[in-house]
Amino acid sequence: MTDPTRVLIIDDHPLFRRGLSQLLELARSFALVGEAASGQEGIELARRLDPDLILLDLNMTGMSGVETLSTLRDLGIESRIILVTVSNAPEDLVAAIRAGADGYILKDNEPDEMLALIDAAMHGRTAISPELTSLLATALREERIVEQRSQVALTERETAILKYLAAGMSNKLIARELDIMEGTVKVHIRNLLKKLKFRSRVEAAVWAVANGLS
Amino acid sequence: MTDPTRVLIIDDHPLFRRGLSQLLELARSFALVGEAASGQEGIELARRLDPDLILLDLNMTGMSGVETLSTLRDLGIESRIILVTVSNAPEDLVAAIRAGADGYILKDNEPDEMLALIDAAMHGRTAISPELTSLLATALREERIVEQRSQVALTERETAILKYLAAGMSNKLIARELDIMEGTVKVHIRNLLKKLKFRSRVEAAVWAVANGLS
DNA sequence: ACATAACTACCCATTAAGGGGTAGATCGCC
DNA sequence: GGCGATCTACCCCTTAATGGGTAGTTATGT
Repeated sequence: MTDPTRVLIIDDHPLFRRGLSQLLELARSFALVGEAASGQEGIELARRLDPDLILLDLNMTGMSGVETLSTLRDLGIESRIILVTVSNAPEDLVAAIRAGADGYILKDNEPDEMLALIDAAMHGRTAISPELTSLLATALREERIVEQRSQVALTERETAILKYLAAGMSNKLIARELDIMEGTVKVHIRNLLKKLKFRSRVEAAVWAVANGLS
Repeated sequence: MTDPTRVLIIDDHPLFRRGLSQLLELARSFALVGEAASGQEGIELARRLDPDLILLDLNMTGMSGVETLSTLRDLGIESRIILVTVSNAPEDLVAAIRAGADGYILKDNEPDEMLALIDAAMHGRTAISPELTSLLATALREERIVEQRSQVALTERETAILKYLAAGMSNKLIARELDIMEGTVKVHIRNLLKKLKFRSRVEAAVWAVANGLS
């Protein structure tokens, strides 16, 4: 048998730490090496212990779970990190995944299921409670709605000007480039902002760059 | 008991159509109203029959599954559409979800599981084979913009403000976000523009986005 | 104790950008 | 011919952004 997985638990609820550690004991292949009651303390311990797995509570007073996670990753901690939470809010999940979580488990999952998910995370997969899968899909789909901006019919001139905008050029420069009056450029900018529902050239430029219209 | 779910199957493999239809027969709550062996034929039938559910093969010769799906959605077909496939390639999955799929099921799933997923899709959830969940997470994570500290020495505040700039925000909004005066934001902007040798916030924002500074 | 850097806040000024309008020229289409 | 879309150009005005200055506070290191 291989060495047990060295686990650190970060949660400000003593009772839940207790529950988790008992669950891990049951599974026998885990060794609890540390417990922390706050993000700061958890970060300290993580640096000192370099555990294989960190179980991290999302909803903590003071430093939140996602903040703690970000800090851990910034510090170069490469442990598998699983967020344990009662929240099924999409934004929490997406934020956690983006911040580098390896898993996202609901506290009310069955113990069996939790162990299975933890196991999945330890084997390199991203472990997410099945109830949350559709949330991920929704998050992806919402980005698709943003893409509908690219479906809006810009005229040839507007598209050209958006490209110059995405290069960071001022109205004056664009006018010189296209050999038209600056006022005319303003008209086109005004129209394209309205069509794409942007409130400023900066928003439009940022969007264009991020969507490869450079 | 409610009316059976009216199903259309689009797949160019006769054998698999057969298998699917038998599976649905078993479940009793489905009525197969049409079968198509190609994307074109499927679109025809979908328009005529307006089924409740469309099971669509991803890997078809000629018109692909995703193409067919896009066309169906463009035509205003509002049936639940589940892609059935052998592919576990992330890009296929992401493309399908983006194109408006309500589900994505692997052909080698157990019949029980397939029925459960189809049922989930019919109840408004996005049904995705559990094996694919981590792919979705990965897709999301790759879009996570990693902060790349540039070699130029920006202060902490300037870096923070550059991020907001890269989000297209105005001085006023940034000030509100950071809870400082708009004039102070202007100072920081002025300083960072000078340090990075930009002539406008748009140039800075465009550069920041292109260089992955969220 | 002193110097420095960073953050804050305000003063001044000019230019850039955004939002509304009218209007002429050109082109394709019913 | 008339209609609508597009591109052009100008009018108006308000707001946003930029570039310069001084200056107080805090923290950090010499």
